[in-house]
Amino acid sequence: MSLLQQIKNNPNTPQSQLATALLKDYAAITRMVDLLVKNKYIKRKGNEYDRRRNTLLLTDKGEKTLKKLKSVLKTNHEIAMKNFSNYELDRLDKLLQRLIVNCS
Amino acid sequence: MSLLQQIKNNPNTPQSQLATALLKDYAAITRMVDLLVKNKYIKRKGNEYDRRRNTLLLTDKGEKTLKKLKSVLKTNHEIAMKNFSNYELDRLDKLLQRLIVNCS
DNA sequence: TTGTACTTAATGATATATCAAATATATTTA
DNA sequence: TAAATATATTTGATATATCATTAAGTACAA
Repeated sequence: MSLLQQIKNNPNTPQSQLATALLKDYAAITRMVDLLVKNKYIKRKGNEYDRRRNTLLLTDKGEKTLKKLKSVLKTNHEIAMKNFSNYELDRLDKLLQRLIVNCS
Repeated sequence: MSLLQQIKNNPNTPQSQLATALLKDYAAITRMVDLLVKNKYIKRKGNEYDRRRNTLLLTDKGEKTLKKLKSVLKTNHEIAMKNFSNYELDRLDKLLQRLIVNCS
Protein backbone atom coordinates (compact mmCIF):
# COMPACT_ATOMS: atom_id res chain seq x y z
CA MET A 1 0.00 0.00 0.00
CA SER A 2 2.56 2.62 1.03
CA LEU A 3 4.57 1.36 -1.91
CA LEU A 4 1.73 1.98 -4.37
CA GLN A 5 1.07 5.35 -2.79
CA GLN A 6 4.71 6.39 -3.01
CA ILE A 7 4.91 5.29 -6.60
CA LYS A 8 1.78 7.19 -7.46
CA ASN A 9 3.08 10.33 -5.79
CA ASN A 10 6.38 10.13 -7.59
CA PRO A 11 7.00 7.52 -10.30
CA ASN A 12 10.65 8.45 -10.26
CA THR A 13 11.31 7.88 -6.60
CA PRO A 14 14.54 5.90 -6.52
CA GLN A 15 14.00 2.43 -5.17
CA SER A 16 16.61 3.11 -2.54
CA GLN A 17 14.29 5.77 -1.18
CA LEU A 18 11.32 3.40 -1.26
CA ALA A 19 13.43 1.01 0.75
CA THR A 20 14.06 3.64 3.40
CA ALA A 21 10.40 4.60 3.53
CA LEU A 22 9.28 1.00 3.98
CA LEU A 23 12.17 0.00 6.27
CA LYS A 24 13.24 -2.74 3.87
CA ASP A 25 16.44 -3.26 1.93
CA TYR A 26 16.96 -2.68 -1.80
CA ALA A 27 16.57 -6.32 -2.71
CA ALA A 28 13.22 -6.53 -0.97
CA ILE A 29 11.98 -3.56 -2.96
CA THR A 30 13.18 -5.07 -6.22
CA ARG A 31 11.22 -8.18 -5.42
CA MET A 32 8.10 -6.32 -4.36
CA VAL A 33 8.27 -4.33 -7.57
CA ASP A 34 8.72 -7.57 -9.51
CA LEU A 35 5.57 -8.93 -7.90
CA LEU A 36 3.57 -5.78 -8.48
CA VAL A 37 4.62 -5.81 -12.13
CA LYS A 38 3.89 -9.51 -12.49
CA ASN A 39 0.41 -8.97 -11.09
CA LYS A 40 -0.09 -5.89 -13.22
CA TYR A 41 -0.45 -3.28 -10.52
CA ILE A 42 2.41 -1.22 -11.95
CA LYS A 43 4.59 -0.97 -15.03
CA ARG A 44 8.35 -0.63 -15.10
CA LYS A 45 9.72 1.88 -17.59
CA GLY A 46 13.30 2.97 -18.13
CA ASN A 47 14.14 6.31 -16.60
CA GLU A 48 14.97 8.77 -19.29
CA TYR A 49 17.87 10.51 -17.60
CA ASP A 50 19.52 7.69 -15.67
CA ARG A 51 19.38 4.33 -17.31
CA ARG A 52 20.18 2.50 -14.10
CA ARG A 53 16.88 3.58 -12.64
CA ASN A 54 13.25 2.61 -13.14
CA THR A 55 10.25 4.79 -13.58
CA LEU A 56 7.29 3.00 -12.04
CA LEU A 57 3.75 3.73 -13.18
CA LEU A 58 0.50 2.57 -11.66
CA THR A 59 -1.78 0.73 -14.06
CA ASP A 60 -5.54 1.17 -13.96
CA LYS A 61 -5.70 -1.92 -11.81
CA GLY A 62 -3.09 -0.42 -9.51
CA GLU A 63 -5.05 2.83 -9.21
CA LYS A 64 -8.27 1.02 -8.42
CA THR A 65 -6.63 -1.23 -5.88
CA LEU A 66 -4.94 1.70 -4.20
CA LYS A 67 -8.31 3.40 -3.81
CA LYS A 68 -9.84 0.30 -2.25
CA LEU A 69 -6.86 -0.17 0.03
CA LYS A 70 -7.07 3.39 1.22
CA SER A 71 -10.66 3.00 2.17
CA VAL A 72 -10.03 -0.23 4.02
CA LEU A 73 -7.09 1.27 5.86
CA LYS A 74 -9.11 4.34 6.77
CA THR A 75 -11.75 2.11 8.31
CA ASN A 76 -9.14 0.12 10.20
CA HIS A 77 -7.59 3.29 11.47
CA GLU A 78 -10.92 4.53 12.74
CA ILE A 79 -11.54 1.23 14.48
CA ALA A 80 -8.12 1.27 16.11
CA MET A 81 -8.50 4.87 17.27
CA LYS A 82 -12.01 4.50 18.59
CA ASN A 83 -12.53 6.33 21.88
CA PHE A 84 -9.11 7.94 21.75
CA SER A 85 -9.19 11.68 22.28
CA ASN A 86 -6.71 13.91 20.49
CA TYR A 87 -5.06 14.49 23.81
CA GLU A 88 -4.59 10.77 24.42
CA LEU A 89 -3.31 10.25 20.93
CA ASP A 90 -0.76 12.98 21.44
CA ARG A 91 0.24 11.49 24.77
CA LEU A 92 0.72 8.04 23.22
CA ASP A 93 2.70 9.49 20.37
CA LYS A 94 5.03 11.37 22.70
CA LEU A 95 5.63 8.35 24.90
CA LEU A 96 6.45 6.16 21.90
CA GLN A 97 8.72 8.82 20.46
CA ARG A 98 10.68 8.84 23.69
CA LEU A 99 10.95 5.07 23.53
CA ILE A 100 12.31 5.33 20.00
CA VAL A 101 14.82 7.98 20.99
CA ASN A 102 15.98 5.86 23.93
CA CYS A 103 16.51 2.91 21.62
CA SER A 104 18.47 4.73 18.95
CA MET B 1 15.39 -16.21 24.30
CA SER B 2 11.80 -16.55 25.54
CA LEU B 3 11.92 -19.99 23.98
CA LEU B 4 14.97 -21.03 26.02
CA GLN B 5 13.42 -19.50 29.12
CA GLN B 6 10.14 -21.31 28.62
CA ILE B 7 11.92 -24.58 28.03
CA LYS B 8 14.00 -24.11 31.13
CA ASN B 9 10.92 -23.34 33.21
CA ASN B 10 9.09 -26.36 31.96
CA PRO B 11 10.81 -28.93 29.75
CA ASN B 12 7.44 -30.52 29.10
CA THR B 13 5.64 -27.46 27.79
CA PRO B 14 3.83 -28.68 24.70
CA GLN B 15 5.15 -27.04 21.59
CA SER B 16 1.68 -25.75 20.83
CA GLN B 17 1.92 -23.68 23.99
CA LEU B 18 5.35 -22.39 23.03
CA ALA B 19 3.82 -21.34 19.75
CA THR B 20 1.13 -19.36 21.52
CA ALA B 21 3.66 -17.73 23.81
CA LEU B 22 5.88 -16.66 20.94
CA LEU B 23 3.03 -15.75 18.59
CA LYS B 24 4.27 -18.22 15.99
CA ASP B 25 2.70 -21.33 14.51
CA TYR B 26 3.53 -24.94 15.33
CA ALA B 27 5.74 -25.40 12.30
CA ALA B 28 7.84 -22.41 13.22
CA ILE B 29 8.41 -23.84 16.67
CA THR B 30 9.37 -27.23 15.29
CA ARG B 31 11.97 -25.50 13.15
CA MET B 32 13.28 -23.33 15.94
CA VAL B 33 13.61 -26.40 18.12
CA ASP B 34 15.42 -28.17 15.27
CA LEU B 35 17.87 -25.29 15.08
CA LEU B 36 18.41 -25.12 18.83
CA VAL B 37 19.06 -28.85 18.87
CA LYS B 38 21.38 -28.66 15.88
CA ASN B 39 23.38 -25.93 17.56
CA LYS B 40 23.38 -27.80 20.84
CA TYR B 41 21.45 -25.34 22.99
CA ILE B 42 18.87 -27.95 23.88
CA LYS B 43 18.29 -31.70 23.68
CA ARG B 44 15.14 -33.41 22.50
CA LYS B 45 14.02 -36.37 24.58
CA GLY B 46 10.91 -38.46 24.23
CA ASN B 47 8.20 -37.64 26.72
CA GLU B 48 7.60 -40.56 29.00
CA TYR B 49 3.83 -40.35 29.20
CA ASP B 50 2.86 -39.18 25.74
CA ARG B 51 5.03 -40.46 22.96
CA ARG B 52 3.84 -37.79 20.53
CA ARG B 53 5.49 -35.12 22.62
CA ASN B 54 9.03 -33.96 23.23
CA THR B 55 10.72 -33.14 26.45
CA LEU B 56 13.20 -30.38 25.79
CA LEU B 57 16.21 -29.92 28.01
CA LEU B 58 18.72 -27.08 28.06
CA THR B 59 22.32 -28.15 27.61
CA ASP B 60 25.13 -26.45 29.50
CA LYS B 61 25.69 -24.29 26.48
CA GLY B 62 22.00 -23.43 26.48
CA GLU B 63 22.09 -22.49 30.16
CA LYS B 64 25.11 -20.28 29.71
CA THR B 65 23.68 -18.58 26.66
CA LEU B 66 20.39 -17.96 28.41
CA LYS B 67 22.23 -16.24 31.24
CA LYS B 68 24.12 -13.99 28.84
CA LEU B 69 20.96 -13.22 26.90
CA LYS B 70 19.14 -12.27 30.04
CA SER B 71 21.79 -9.82 31.03
CA VAL B 72 21.86 -8.24 27.58
CA LEU B 73 18.09 -7.98 27.51
CA LYS B 74 18.03 -6.47 30.95
CA THR B 75 20.44 -3.78 29.82
CA ASN B 76 18.38 -3.12 26.71
CA HIS B 77 15.26 -2.85 28.77
CA GLU B 78 16.88 -0.33 31.06
CA ILE B 79 18.04 1.70 28.09
CA ALA B 80 14.60 1.65 26.51
CA MET B 81 12.90 2.64 29.76
CA LYS B 82 15.32 5.39 30.68
CA ASN B 83 13.58 8.45 32.11
CA PHE B 84 10.21 6.75 32.19
CA SER B 85 8.45 7.03 35.52
CA ASN B 86 6.24 4.22 36.75
CA TYR B 87 3.30 6.47 36.14
CA GLU B 88 4.25 7.02 32.51
CA LEU B 89 4.89 3.37 32.00
CA ASP B 90 1.47 2.57 33.34
CA ARG B 91 -0.06 5.25 31.13
CA LEU B 92 1.66 3.82 28.04
CA ASP B 93 0.61 0.33 28.93
CA LYS B 94 -3.02 1.31 29.34
CA LEU B 95 -3.11 3.23 26.07
CA LEU B 96 -1.61 0.31 24.18
CA GLN B 97 -3.98 -2.13 25.84
CA ARG B 98 -6.89 -0.06 24.59
CA LEU B 99 -5.43 -0.09 21.11
CA ILE B 100 -5.18 -3.86 21.26
CA VAL B 101 -8.74 -4.22 22.46
CA ASN B 102 -9.97 -1.93 19.67
CA CYS B 103 -8.20 -4.05 17.11
CA SER B 104 -9.45 -7.41 18.30
C1' DT C 1 -11.50 -54.32 21.17
C1' DT C 2 -11.92 -51.56 17.57
C1' DG C 3 -13.06 -47.70 14.96
C1' DT C 4 -13.56 -42.71 14.98
C1' DA C 5 -12.21 -38.36 16.33
C1' DC C 6 -8.79 -35.46 18.45
C1' DT C 7 -3.88 -34.00 19.54
C1' DT C 8 0.91 -33.25 18.80
C1' DA C 9 4.58 -32.69 16.06
C1' DA C 10 6.94 -32.95 11.57
C1' DT C 11 7.22 -32.08 6.65
C1' DG C 12 6.55 -29.95 1.94
C1' DA C 13 5.45 -26.09 -0.75
C1' DT C 14 5.66 -21.42 -0.83
C1' DA C 15 6.34 -16.40 0.54
C1' DT C 16 9.08 -12.76 1.99
C1' DA C 17 13.13 -10.92 4.13
C1' DT C 18 18.16 -10.30 4.52
C1' DC C 19 23.21 -10.04 3.23
C1' DA C 20 26.76 -10.30 -0.11
C1' DA C 21 28.12 -10.20 -4.72
C1' DA C 22 27.35 -9.03 -9.51
C1' DT C 23 25.96 -5.85 -13.18
C1' DA C 24 25.14 -1.68 -15.40
C1' DT C 25 25.50 3.01 -15.59
C1' DA C 26 27.17 7.66 -13.97
C1' DT C 27 30.47 10.71 -12.01
C1' DT C 28 34.88 12.25 -10.65
C1' DT C 29 39.68 12.76 -11.00
C1' DA C 30 44.36 12.48 -12.69
C1' DT D 1 39.52 11.13 -22.02
C1' DA D 2 40.69 6.82 -19.56
C1' DA D 3 40.73 4.89 -15.14
C1' DA D 4 39.02 4.83 -10.66
C1' DT D 5 35.22 5.43 -7.83
C1' DA D 6 30.42 5.81 -6.68
C1' DT D 7 25.48 4.78 -7.22
C1' DA D 8 21.12 2.10 -8.55
C1' DT D 9 19.33 -2.03 -9.16
C1' DT D 10 19.33 -7.02 -9.66
C1' DT D 11 20.55 -11.73 -8.55
C1' DG D 12 21.93 -15.77 -5.68
C1' DA D 13 22.31 -17.97 -1.36
C1' DT D 14 20.18 -18.38 2.78
C1' DA D 15 16.98 -17.65 6.85
C1' DT D 16 12.65 -17.69 8.83
C1' DA D 17 7.77 -17.56 8.59
C1' DT D 18 3.22 -19.38 7.09
C1' DC D 19 -0.46 -22.71 5.47
C1' DA D 20 -1.85 -27.24 4.26
C1' DT D 21 -0.97 -31.90 4.69
C1' DT D 22 0.72 -36.03 6.78
C1' DA D 23 2.13 -39.20 10.38
C1' DA D 24 1.96 -40.97 14.77
C1' DG D 25 -0.07 -41.46 19.12
C1' DT D 26 -3.99 -41.00 22.40
C1' DA D 27 -8.74 -41.15 24.13
C1' DC D 28 -12.96 -42.82 24.37
C1' DA D 29 -17.66 -44.55 23.01
C1' DA D 30 -20.08 -48.36 20.78
